[in-house]
Amino acid sequence: MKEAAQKKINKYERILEAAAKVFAEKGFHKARISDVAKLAGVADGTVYLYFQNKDDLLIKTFEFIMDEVNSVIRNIYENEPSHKERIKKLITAHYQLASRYPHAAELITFELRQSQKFMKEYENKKFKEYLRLIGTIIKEGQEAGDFSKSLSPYVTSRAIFGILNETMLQWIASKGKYRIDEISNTVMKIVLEGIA
Amino acid sequence: MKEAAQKKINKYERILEAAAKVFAEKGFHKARISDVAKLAGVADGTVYLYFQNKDDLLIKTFEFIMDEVNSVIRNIYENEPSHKERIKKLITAHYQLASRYPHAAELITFELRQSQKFMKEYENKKFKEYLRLIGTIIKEGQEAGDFSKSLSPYVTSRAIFGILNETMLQWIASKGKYRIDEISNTVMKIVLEGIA
Amino acid sequence: MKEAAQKKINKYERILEAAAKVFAEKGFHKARISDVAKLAGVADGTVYLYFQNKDDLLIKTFEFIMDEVNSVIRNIYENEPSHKERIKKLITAHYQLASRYPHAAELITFELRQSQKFMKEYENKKFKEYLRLIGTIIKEGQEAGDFSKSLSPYVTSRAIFGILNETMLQWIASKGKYRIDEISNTVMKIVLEGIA
Amino acid sequence: MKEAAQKKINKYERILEAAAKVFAEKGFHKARISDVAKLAGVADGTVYLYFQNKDDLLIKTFEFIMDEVNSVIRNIYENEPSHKERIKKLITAHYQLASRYPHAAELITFELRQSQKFMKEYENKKFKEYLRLIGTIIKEGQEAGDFSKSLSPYVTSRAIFGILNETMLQWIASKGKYRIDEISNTVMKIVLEGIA
DNA sequence: GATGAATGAGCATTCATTCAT
DNA sequence: TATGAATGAATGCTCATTCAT
Repeated sequence: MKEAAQKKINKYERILEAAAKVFAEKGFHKARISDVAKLAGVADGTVYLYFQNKDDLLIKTFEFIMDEVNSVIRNIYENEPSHKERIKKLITAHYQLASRYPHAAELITFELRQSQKFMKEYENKKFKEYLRLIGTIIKEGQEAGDFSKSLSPYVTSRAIFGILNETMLQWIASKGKYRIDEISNTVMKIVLEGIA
Repeated sequence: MKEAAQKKINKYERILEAAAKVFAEKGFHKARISDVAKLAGVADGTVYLYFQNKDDLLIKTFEFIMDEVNSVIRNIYENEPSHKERIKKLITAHYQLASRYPHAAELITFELRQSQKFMKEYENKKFKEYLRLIGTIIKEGQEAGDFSKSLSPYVTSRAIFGILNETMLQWIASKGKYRIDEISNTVMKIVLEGIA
Repeated sequence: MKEAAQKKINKYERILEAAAKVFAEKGFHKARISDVAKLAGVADGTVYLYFQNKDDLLIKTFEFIMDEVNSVIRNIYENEPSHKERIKKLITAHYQLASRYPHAAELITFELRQSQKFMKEYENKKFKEYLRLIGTIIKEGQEAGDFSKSLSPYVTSRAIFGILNETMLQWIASKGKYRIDEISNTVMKIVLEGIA
Repeated sequence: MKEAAQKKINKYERILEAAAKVFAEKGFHKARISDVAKLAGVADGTVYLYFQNKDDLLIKTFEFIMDEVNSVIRNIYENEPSHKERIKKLITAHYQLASRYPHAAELITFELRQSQKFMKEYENKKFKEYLRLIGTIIKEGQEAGDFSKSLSPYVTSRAIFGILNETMLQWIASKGKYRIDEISNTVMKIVLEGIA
């Protein structure tokens, strides 16, 4: 990364990344806008040139991260024809993303729910899209006879998210006690057998 | 029980139950002590005669709920010899508890993580006990040859919690769109096949 | 005034009086709630136990003052049968009130309009009542043949307020350069001749 | 005039006129420099090339308007020898100016006082000149025996301003309920009889 | 001169907690 | 024990002003 060049441009993204980190570390409520601004290297007021308010900053941070995640999943869906391989790659991709962007992972893990609670009006489109993508993979697998037809695709996609999210959290919290491939291995077996 | 003693216990539990409800409805940060006090039918100051502060009230509310949950699980473990049946009953019990005490379920689902974040020093003993109980069931099942030996029991117990938690949330949020037995069915299949 | 006794009771009125003074001295916008609180000898938060917000505090301060003024005028109206004397006493009473409660006078003079501007929804009932009272005095004087029938009572009552308000301001701003009876004299002549 | 010079003058006056309008509509404190700039069709920063700061902009706007008013009054004074006619024309001119430049009228009516409050150091020369002009008309009328000698000219000029200002406000606020000639008529009678 | 992105000081309001009764 | 009035720390957001271009 070219620090100097970054300074001027991409203030929007710099704030987003700072927000992801601060929100992940302190939690949304304890995080102060001034913390985010300081980490992003801008003035407090500057945050409000790019985001409407603190809630909006949280939402945009989510959507920024979820866009990444969804794009990865869509990519798997479009390039991998095997239904079982799709699931395998999906799981692998999750842990890869989590280890590359731990703050983002932590943010989704920790703050996603909380935010839905106090922003009743916010319809989490990106998360719905995420579930829809996985649901499609499940459905096509069922139609092809690779996955059990007795499973509700919507419940299954939610269950898969639950497993991934919880074990990702376990890994983040453990700080090295659990190796990521031990987790990944167990999860992959459970999911693949579970939906077979 | 003497009247005076009864009264105190009642007040303690009344506050706990009020707290569970208010925290679940508003989220911990948005919930005000005065809301809890009003619902419990006591003065604001009275809450501080039974709990050190707001954090302590949240912790005690968790532990109150988790004690119930752990006691149910321990009961299953002690009275059900079949390993697979233990898992089935465990899952059933979860959804039963959730539908009987939706506030408690919502509280655990929504606030558990958040609280861990701002109470770094708080070691969530009751949750650890929960995971240990499930871990034991898994381990014994593996030793008996009923569950796959290639799974990490700790990761598996966490994965099971993730599935149950996430689908419970799905059910709570859907408010009737998903029937609990549709969810329960799919989850039971995934878990049983997944760990087999 | 018994300071000690006052301390406990009448927190509401103490805040009102502090507000009148601070608003008069600094203007509504520059006045800080903490200034009012400090002058009233209470904590910032205490202001919010008695008033909804800063706007409400301003409104209540106005109404408190206007109630006094209207009560004085109503008293004159009810006890003085002579139409000309009513006007004389009205004018005298105004300057007396102004010299006794200069902060209140200044507040009405300075802030009354401004507040109407930014609180579009606030219908200034007390000021309307004030104008109605004077309008009634004018109308009855016209019917009795003491005041010119060619004058619009509503415009006249407004004109009288304009004269009193402006000259009161002149006196407050002059800080002694103009004697109050010089002002009072001139005003009384203009008004009495003007409406005769 | 050369184009360049023209442009600058235009920009200066365009900002002044925008300021008069915005200040009148929103009040000084609620008006934002960016509102004024946008209405004037210039950048925010450009305002600061012509005016020192927001206070200065308000002052210059006042003085711009008061210069107009004073020039009209001076014209009446210089061209009309009859003392009574001077007063009549003065009153007529006021309402004419108010109906032609409602924003300016509203600005003077609403904001004049407020501004004096927070700009303690600002000596309102143009307003003093206004009062001096009317005072001169009164004094000469008194010397000629047309107006009562027992009136203080300074108080009287202030009283006249008070009447005009307040009734102008009444008219502006009523938005058509009162016709301007009903107001003008009543005011003219009160003033002429009042000072006779 | 002209721009407008960036700055950062300033303040109303909330609510956990205390303590006199 | 119980009360609830009083406290005061803590922070999101606005907008006048600056200055690099």
